[in-house]
Amino acid sequence: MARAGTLYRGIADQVRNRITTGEIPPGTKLPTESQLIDQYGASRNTIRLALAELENEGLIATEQGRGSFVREWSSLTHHATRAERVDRPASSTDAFVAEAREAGFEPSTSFSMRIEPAVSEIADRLQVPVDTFVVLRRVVRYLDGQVNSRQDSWYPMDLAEQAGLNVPHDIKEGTIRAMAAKGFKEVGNIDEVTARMPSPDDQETLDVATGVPVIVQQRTAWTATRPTRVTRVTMPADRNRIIYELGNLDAYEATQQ
Amino acid sequence: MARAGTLYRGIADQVRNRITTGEIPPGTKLPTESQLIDQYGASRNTIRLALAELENEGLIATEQGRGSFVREWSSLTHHATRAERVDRPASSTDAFVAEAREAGFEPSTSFSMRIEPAVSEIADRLQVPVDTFVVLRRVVRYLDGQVNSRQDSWYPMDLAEQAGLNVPHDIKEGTIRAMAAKGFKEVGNIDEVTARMPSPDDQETLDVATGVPVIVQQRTAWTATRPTRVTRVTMPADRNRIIYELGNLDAYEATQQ
DNA sequence: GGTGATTTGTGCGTATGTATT
DNA sequence: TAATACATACGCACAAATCAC
Repeated sequence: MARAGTLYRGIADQVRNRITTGEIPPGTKLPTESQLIDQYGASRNTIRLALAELENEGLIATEQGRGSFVREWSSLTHHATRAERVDRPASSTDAFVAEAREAGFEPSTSFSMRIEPAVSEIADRLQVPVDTFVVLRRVVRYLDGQVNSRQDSWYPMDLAEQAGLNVPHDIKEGTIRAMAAKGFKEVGNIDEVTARMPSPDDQETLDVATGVPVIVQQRTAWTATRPTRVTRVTMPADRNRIIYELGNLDAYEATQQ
Repeated sequence: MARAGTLYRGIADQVRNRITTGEIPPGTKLPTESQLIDQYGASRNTIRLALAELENEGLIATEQGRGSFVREWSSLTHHATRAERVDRPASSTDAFVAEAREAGFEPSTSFSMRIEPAVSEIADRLQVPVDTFVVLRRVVRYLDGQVNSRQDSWYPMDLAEQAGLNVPHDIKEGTIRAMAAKGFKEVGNIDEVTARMPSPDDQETLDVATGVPVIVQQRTAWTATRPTRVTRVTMPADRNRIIYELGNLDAYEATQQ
């Protein structure tokens, strides 16, 4: 029996073992706090400390009035290198729709746009001075009615005006095509991938539970001469993952058929 | 003043604001629990609930006997698409060393190797049956003496034997070159990027604090006909990020000089 | 539809241990 | 050594959400 130095850690270790060994499978209800109090002879606070530890590890979710449950992690795959292919030149929104359908989900999106001063993280990448006004186009993506991720794209004002992106509605042919049609053809991009715990704001808009980090994929796209946009996708890690396919993968793709 | 429905959330909101606005900058000590008890007129348990929330968001770190401190997030950049270039064909370990030096750190590594039965996640990607024995080569990477990340690589047994990878020491020319020399030349790879909270095991080997997720980058490399390895890099998100450079980025690179 | 029981959430108090200053 | 500060552990009460009847 795993027993750490302190009572609540020892209890957490034992419950964690019962979960990781599969004795308590995903979706299953854990013993109630009262039952754990009896089982381990500890006070309620101590039991709750143990459960909080497991919750912060993303192993369980507790629901008021219902109990604690073993959490399931199953993810939608975002193919980061596929949207750019010539044979599938859809907008990134369409790429999301396609992948969601393939995975058996019913996707939907909601759109909003605003003009705001660029913070340094965006300004640096767009090569404009800080606080220059830029266009932010936001798409919140849903799967079967549940929030899946949030996509924020920032465009330099001049480019947005020329390509007609400074409008408060979605663009059917996709923003990338709209820009290309005006001569801003993207030829490369830099993806920065990080992870962090959700801010209270994320927790609301993305419906992220305690113990689940968010993955942040931030893409800076370039034409042959200048950056065109920064697109940041923020996605809860319990239901999303990113895939990059690099080089020659003919052999791999043959196995996927 | 941000005030949520409950006392401890309201306190957490106010302290969070003081941090995000820069009033309490990174590295600074927060007020002590006693001081917060006085300031907010709440019990110690309530104050600790508020601090625990901030700790789980990765905003602060508490140290017994010292106090709570605003956490800093500064990261080493892993260039995922650079190691594969012909002009820099170093091993992935060397890529780490190079990037660490560029960032002004003193890198070091420790190596271990073992032979173990493949779990399904590895077996599937190496296209061998589950529980087939495979070679695991582990490199723990340090920056200035502190753990930075852990790299685990699994190789099919036949390939490991031919390329001489089933030895308990590092390989100077790099495992990728050693395989290429025996005819297993990698031509492509699939990178799967996910994030999760560290397991107790991770917390020990990677020295990850509460509230900091780990980024997991898992690369399956292929020759023209078969997979050669699965390489999984597990890195704390507070000191690492990944960058993918895709397509033509001449214009971007010109700005980097 | 409603009522009581169950279960987790919030908040208070106290005491003692352990690490740092 | 003493004081300070966070960690662990106990107790209690009531609120809020859910569930079973």
